[in-house]
Amino acid sequence: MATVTSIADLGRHVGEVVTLQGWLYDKTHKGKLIFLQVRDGSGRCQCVMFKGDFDEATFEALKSLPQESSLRVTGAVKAEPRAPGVPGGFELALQSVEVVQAAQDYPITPKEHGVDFLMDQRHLWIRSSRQWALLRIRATIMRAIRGWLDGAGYIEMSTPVLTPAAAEGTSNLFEVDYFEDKAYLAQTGQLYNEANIFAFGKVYCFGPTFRAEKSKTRRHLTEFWMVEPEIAYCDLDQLLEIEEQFVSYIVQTVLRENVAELKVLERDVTKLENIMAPFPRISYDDAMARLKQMQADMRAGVPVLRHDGAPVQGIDDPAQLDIEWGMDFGSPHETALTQLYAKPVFIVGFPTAVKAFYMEPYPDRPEVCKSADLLAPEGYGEIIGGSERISDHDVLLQRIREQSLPEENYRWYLDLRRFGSVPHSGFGLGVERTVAWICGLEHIREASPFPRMLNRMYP
RNA sequence: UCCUCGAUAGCUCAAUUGGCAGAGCAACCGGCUGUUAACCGGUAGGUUUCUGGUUCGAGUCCAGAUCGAGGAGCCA
Repeated sequence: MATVTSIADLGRHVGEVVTLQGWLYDKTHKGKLIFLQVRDGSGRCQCVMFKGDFDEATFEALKSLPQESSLRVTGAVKAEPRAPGVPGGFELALQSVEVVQAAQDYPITPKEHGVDFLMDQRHLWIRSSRQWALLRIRATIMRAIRGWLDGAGYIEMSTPVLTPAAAEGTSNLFEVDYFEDKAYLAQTGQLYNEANIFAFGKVYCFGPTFRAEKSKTRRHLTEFWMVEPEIAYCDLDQLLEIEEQFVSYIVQTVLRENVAELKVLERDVTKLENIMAPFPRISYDDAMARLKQMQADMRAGVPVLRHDGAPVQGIDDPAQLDIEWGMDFGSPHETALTQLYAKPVFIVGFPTAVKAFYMEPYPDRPEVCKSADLLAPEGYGEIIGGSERISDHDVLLQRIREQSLPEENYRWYLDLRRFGSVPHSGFGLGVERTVAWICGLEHIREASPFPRMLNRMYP
């Protein structure tokens, strides 16, 4: 009995006879030759059958074995530069084939398919090499997130998914029955993490979050994964240094560990290789000035150029860049701004009025708060939102009252400012948006194995 | 919620001014010892999303519905 091995390990078995256990990804035949593309989850390998090595019936049956049939194949590993595959360069000269199950007609072919069809087949689509590659990169990103934080002394704390009465208005919260009462699916674990830091110093929560936004864009899901670190004795400047180290580590880890996957995706890795701290920082005020200048240039027919000298993409009409001081950025603004930089860029100091109630205002300029978004390059936009939190009890209470929030729900949160309050900061990074950026995806729906969107709950 | 576009074979798409429903891929049959989304020959495959209307005649025009895509709003 030959040794069972994985395709990822084939390079260590050249010259040996091994068995692979997997599925038929694709096949082609040419007279007395059959080429089987076998995938096993770790990679994809070409297996070659010569008619002379098999009895007639077996050979003929394999010629018409349907795509995605499960099979065990045994043969000699050869280094073969002509062989396609992932990682490629090796093939199996087959001696025997055991069909575990002959599949029925498989709906997804190596040819072109539409989005709706593929999303309906998502349970099968994840087997396709492109989806396989990017979901493995997602796993690397999630591992890198935990690895960096754990290594830096952060403690992982689970925060509740079921949360009590509306924290910030119910319009974008999913409501669920909770016995005689109502509960809401969490949009963030941040407020709980602010309690956790007073026990543990540096913490993070990592899990799914839910937003009932009726958003139908390439960057929104109703269920997505977010990691939220929160740090005691940390101001906004220190927070930005943490964020840029964190993001750099994630990108560099993918570049190191997912060479084959990035190749499958045909990702231009030169755009990722320079993602190293520090990242540029511009103020909200400066961003506003840049946007107004871009808009004026477009209207005057002056070419608006990216950081690399190419024309800015994705803005068809200068009116898309309309904005006044005090407004939050829309996606056209982020798309335009990010193309001015080769690295992610921090936008620092948003108007207090458009941000959450808990963000610390600047003492000398209270209309602006100590907040920063991190926008990913190449038009991808916001992947992190973060801020220094209000540490003073009375200032926080005043903000809660200004926004007409239910004070009784925040009693415990206000308590945190009564028993040893300290300056503290935190941020949230969206996993799917990060995956979309690093993998170069056009739409965030592929960045989740089974995405939940406005109009899609199946499969 | 709004704007724009779309729905034809299993899939991706054609179909001229309103005039016989077409192709590629997949499937099936045959050929080929190095294929890379192979190639060559053949077979089969249709309630043109649904409902109604105009017309001698509707895939095509009109109205409504359903579903989908892109964008906007929304997204602390």
